[in-house]
Amino acid sequence: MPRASRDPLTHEVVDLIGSVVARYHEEYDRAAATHSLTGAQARVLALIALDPLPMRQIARALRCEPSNVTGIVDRLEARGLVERRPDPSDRRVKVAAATADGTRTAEQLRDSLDFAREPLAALSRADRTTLRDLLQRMIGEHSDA
Amino acid sequence: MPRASRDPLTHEVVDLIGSVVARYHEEYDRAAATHSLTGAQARVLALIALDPLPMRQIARALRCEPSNVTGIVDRLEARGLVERRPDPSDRRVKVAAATADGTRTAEQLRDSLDFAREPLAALSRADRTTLRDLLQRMIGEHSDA
DNA sequence: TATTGTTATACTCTATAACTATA
DNA sequence: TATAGTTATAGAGTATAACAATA
Repeated sequence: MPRASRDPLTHEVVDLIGSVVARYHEEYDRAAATHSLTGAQARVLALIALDPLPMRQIARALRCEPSNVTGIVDRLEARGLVERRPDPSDRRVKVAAATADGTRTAEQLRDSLDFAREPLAALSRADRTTLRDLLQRMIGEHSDA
Repeated sequence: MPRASRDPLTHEVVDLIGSVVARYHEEYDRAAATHSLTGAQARVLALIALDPLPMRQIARALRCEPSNVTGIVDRLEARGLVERRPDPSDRRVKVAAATADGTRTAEQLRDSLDFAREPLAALSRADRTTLRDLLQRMIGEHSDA
């Protein structure tokens, strides 16, 4: 049976997705650097700015070991963007939450993500709808993250 | 003027692209790990397996500092996947080339990239053509990389 | 002088394993 | 015992600056 990756059309699409991935990261890291944040720090800040999360769950969302989150949150906390709060219902748990300053930074971060604007601006509303539907079907029901 | 990122449809598409990026990396890193390679090592190996490249140009392709490439190629060379060759026309230049073993590993790596098959298999040929065209227009003429 | 590649240094991210305090 | 978070450790990627060899 022929491999999809051997199909020229699929190969083109995979290459394009590779370009999208590269572009996504460039823009994300550049936006993060604007605030003197690393990519990982920006991701954690953006995540808990939505709502506070226990360290463990941050690790799950980032798909990394919990021990790594300690350092990332340490550095965010040292800059006053994040704070650790005790969980009254389980004193083992520490909930990481964005401070007012962190929330503001997260908002600026999101706004400065040109990726949302510039590349997609080349597409009409109908095109974006088509793209959304195709990507949805491609990604499938990953209700995971 | 309204920001595209505030548009719900664009927001959806950006979120989906985020999922694609995450998925792409998961699969890429997993495929690399199968051969005990890191993501960066796999990228360099895949790059120079196409054709040998001076250290400087590898750095340009990876958009990182040339000093980093030294270490990555060191580790690939230590495993016999890559070798440094002198450039007769300019004795400052060292050209990194995949060995026979490295070329084979690069091929296996490409074949084991399920990303090409599984998610795109959900799309018909017509869908993939549409997706290709949309992504092409979105990425634009980045003849750079 | 400018360029190529390397070295030295420091920081961050990453996984693993051992530790603590709770449960 | 099991779990949440941390610490300790080691390896890898990254940028910066200084260096040797060559242009």
